[in-house]
Amino acid sequence: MSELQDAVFRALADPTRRGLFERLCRQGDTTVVGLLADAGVSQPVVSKHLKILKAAGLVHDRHEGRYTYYGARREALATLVDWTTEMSGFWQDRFDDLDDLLKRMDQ
Amino acid sequence: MSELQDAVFRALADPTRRGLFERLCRQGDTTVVGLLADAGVSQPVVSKHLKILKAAGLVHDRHEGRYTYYGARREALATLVDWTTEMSGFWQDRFDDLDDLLKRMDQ
DNA sequence: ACAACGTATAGCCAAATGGATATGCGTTTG
DNA sequence: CAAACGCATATCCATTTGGCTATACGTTGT
Repeated sequence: MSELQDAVFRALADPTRRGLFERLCRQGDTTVVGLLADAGVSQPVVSKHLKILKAAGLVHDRHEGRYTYYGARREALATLVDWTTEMSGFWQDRFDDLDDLLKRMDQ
Repeated sequence: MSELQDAVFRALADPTRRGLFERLCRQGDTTVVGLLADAGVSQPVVSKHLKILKAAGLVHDRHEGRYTYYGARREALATLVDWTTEMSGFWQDRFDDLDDLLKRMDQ
């Protein structure tokens, strides 16, 4: 019952938060206003969710003047990967092709 | 915003539920009373959690006389795997993160 | 300097959540 | 067949959660 693990699972349980994280994964660093567009909730709510995601280590923020850029910390997904791996040996198979692709790109 | 995906994430967000699922993964099919031991909550609560896990497709149940055996449906974890893959899959600009993930999965 | 902007925090509230106990209902056992 | 057992459902309660509006605070532009 790792503290971090719990924070990650809990953070990703909310659809709004998952949506924010997904957008940060797709489009890279974005300001709060940038995220606000398709979030479907008010600005303070977006900020609150980002705070929770940050506490779980899923995003990082960087201040530039009056802007705050948020970005996804994909490494944090390792928590999910580790847990899923532990629950089943199912993970590796699914990623074999991805692994191959990476090796090819490495050359 | 898949309905199933949401159910899975939501179901795994609770530590008690994750604990139940973990035990079912480790020790195979178990009765409610069997799970009750280390659950730390009352029997009705265990039943309620199992119901939620079942609705998310994470467990199945089988009736034998007055016993109900619950078991983990590991295939349901594919939802997690797929989502994580998709999120790590936007690697064009963040190659290192994905590489990190793959290395972790290799262990 | 002041207005507008970007973001975070503070309250507030309704709804959802996770827990408990009481109970119903089928199944086994004595 | 009555008591005990295994499990599910019903009800209730406290806490958490996710949303809102109002507001504070720093930054930028005029």
